[in-house]
Amino acid sequence: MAPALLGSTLRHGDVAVRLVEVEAYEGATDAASHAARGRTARNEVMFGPPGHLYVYLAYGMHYACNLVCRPEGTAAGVLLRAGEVVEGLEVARRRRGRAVDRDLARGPGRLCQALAIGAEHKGIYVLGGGPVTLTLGTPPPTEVARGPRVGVSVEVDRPWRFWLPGDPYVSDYRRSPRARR
DNA sequence: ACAAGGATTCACT
DNA sequence: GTGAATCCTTGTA
Repeated sequence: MAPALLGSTLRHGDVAVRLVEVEAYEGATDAASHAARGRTARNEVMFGPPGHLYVYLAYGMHYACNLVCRPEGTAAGVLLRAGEVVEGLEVARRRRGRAVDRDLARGPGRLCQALAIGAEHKGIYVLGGGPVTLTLGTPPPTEVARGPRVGVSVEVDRPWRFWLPGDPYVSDYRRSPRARR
């Protein structure tokens, strides 16, 4: 699901973002996942039915969102890491302060800020009928790059970050500070 | 009850 | 490249 999501559009009101970078997270078999140690109050959305948004607060300041992609009972999510604002440029600029256009949604926290996605969107269904909607890209991407996930301190060799190669809206890769030596 | 640390971003050097 | 901001979740006692 993760590479297939590249090129899709996430919309909230006037602002729409074309996704160019995502990461996959599993459940019990993936130590880097919030769901690695079983169901908790925070990660319960990941165990729910697919098509819902798992939103969480990172580092006490930034929101990030995942699309739940597995059947109910099996935890999994695809973290939406970066994209290009393709509609609602003026609104997105206002929300993102002094950022240049390229950085409006370049990074998971920035993407949520540009789209005004926050705690109130935790668990909402995004495949139709709601305020936030995901439209799958057609056709699916023909070329997809993959590599290690950003910011995780375990499972550093699992190549579950996917992006559109060469796309300027892909975020900078940064190795986990904890994985650094 | 407490301590640790994070699926990040930004300003500054 | 470095460091700070900031608060919630989780493991452990």
